Amino acid sequence: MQTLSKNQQIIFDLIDKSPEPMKAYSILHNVQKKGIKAPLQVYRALDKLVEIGKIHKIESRNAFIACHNSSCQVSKATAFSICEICEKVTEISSASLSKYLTNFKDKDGMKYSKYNLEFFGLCKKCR
Amino acid sequence: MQTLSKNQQIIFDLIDKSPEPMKAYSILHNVQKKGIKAPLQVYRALDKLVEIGKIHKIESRNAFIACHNSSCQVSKATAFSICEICEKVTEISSASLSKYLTNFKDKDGMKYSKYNLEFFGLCKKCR
DNA sequence: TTACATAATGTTATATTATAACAATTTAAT
DNA sequence: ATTAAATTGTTATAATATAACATTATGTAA
Repeated sequence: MQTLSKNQQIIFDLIDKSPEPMKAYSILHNVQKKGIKAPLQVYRALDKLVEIGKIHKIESRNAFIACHNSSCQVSKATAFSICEICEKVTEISSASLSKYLTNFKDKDGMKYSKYNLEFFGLCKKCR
Repeated sequence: MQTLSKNQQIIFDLIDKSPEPMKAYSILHNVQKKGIKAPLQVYRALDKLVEIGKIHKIESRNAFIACHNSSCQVSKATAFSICEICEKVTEISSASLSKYLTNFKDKDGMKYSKYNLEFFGLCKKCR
């Protein structure tokens, strides 16, 4: 459990409190009062937080959410469900899914060091 | 099998011939001699081609490849392997994988209408 | 074949997302 | 204390993507 730097902590706290994925420039607007003024300061903190697994990037949305999967110290095996109406995103933690994908080998026998899976559909509320 | 419009055909042909995923502005540069001058013309064609399943977007790379999976008329179930060194991308067509993911239900019993999976690792050459 | 709706095009401007380059400061480990 | 590594601050700019509006082409049904 590594300690975060000032900017990293500010930005992680914001993302962690957010009920939905946050975009970089929305993060920027929200932390300007705390002295973080430039996009690069945000992106650097985001890069680091992703690297150490505290947050994940939702690639199809260019947005970031806090990791709520205690077992994933590093973002090497991620799966999300995304509601196409309300854009709610939930991290999926399914042992059988992660086992299946971690062990998946393609035709050439290639094994992978990392994966990211995004499911799309309608959440309970929106159905 | 629907016929493509002029711009769609030009852009599809380019992507289809490319051995690697192409980015939108690289596509733009390559079709300017054919009269496609503006980013929006490219993005509109890309949107349509994705919609009808002729190409796929590699979300983690903001790039596009032609679909080489004859069974996927529409891009509702996609899986790719991505080499982290040479950036080669291959579409995975595994019946067992697609069956597993298509039938996957999360804890709430939510079933999904679509998914996209990206595996990362090293390809044969780069290993 | 005319009318009508739908899809595609062309164009300019602008919004959004992300990184380059350089200097200074802080932190952590010897 | 010294030094390397990480982090910060700052300005500028690159890369990715969409808004808004006018026009033209295509398909379909009376």
